[in-house]
Amino acid sequence: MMEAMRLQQELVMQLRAPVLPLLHNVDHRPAELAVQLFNDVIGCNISVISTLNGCLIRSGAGGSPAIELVDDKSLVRKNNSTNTGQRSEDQGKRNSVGQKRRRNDKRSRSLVTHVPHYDGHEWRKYGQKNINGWQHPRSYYRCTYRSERRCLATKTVQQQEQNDSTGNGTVTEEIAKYSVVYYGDHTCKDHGINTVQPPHQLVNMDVQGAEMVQTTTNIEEIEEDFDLPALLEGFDSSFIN
DNA sequence: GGTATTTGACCTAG
DNA sequence: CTAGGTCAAATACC
Ligand SMILES: [Zn+2]
Repeated sequence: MMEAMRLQQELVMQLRAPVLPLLHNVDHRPAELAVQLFNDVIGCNISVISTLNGCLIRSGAGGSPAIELVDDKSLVRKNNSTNTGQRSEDQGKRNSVGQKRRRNDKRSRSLVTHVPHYDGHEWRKYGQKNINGWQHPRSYYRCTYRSERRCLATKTVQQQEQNDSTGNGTVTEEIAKYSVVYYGDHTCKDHGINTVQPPHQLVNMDVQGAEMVQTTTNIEEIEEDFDLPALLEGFDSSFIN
């Protein structure tokens, strides 16, 4: 059930990957609509997964994510199929009683995905650096609501090196995988305390009154409760390699 | 007017 | 010193 949803999600993503660039090279309205529909399908799917996941957690049958939440020490992936040259950096913790060194608290969760942006949160890029032995730069994002909601969540995205199967040096763009590392937790989304609602009407896709919602909502509006990263992590990692 | 990204400067742990 | 993380001015996009 849950796995079926995740599988569906992955399939939609995989379908989207090759189609999206084609759509962008066309200026037809239908193309834009198709892009929007992709987002809507993904968003709807995420919403269902969120709700479902909520019920599971509630019933104590916690859906075991296929990815480990990784602390700063060692980065252990449950299935370490691909040797993704992951790095987890931990910083000096000079945090004793009198010494309140509040430098970055590096608690990280990492994953590898080919859609590093659909994680259910809004991010603002604030930097990019080339990393010593890596061919692709690392991008630094922080939560959009850092200032107004005191949300200190952060993430980095870096494309993984992988050789194209066609022998071409460069990966064919939309197939590329990205290593995403999350730092900190989101304190935005203020309704966070008693989030879990009974499943009634949680998925507010207006199925009943849906006749006229053409451009519809987009993904950020649909998704609300639960950490999308966790959800996507689980389903993504089940597909790695 | 507003907000996002780009990008070299700047900072700091090691 | 260097490497990597962050800032911020310039720029881009509405
Ligand atoms: Zn946040």
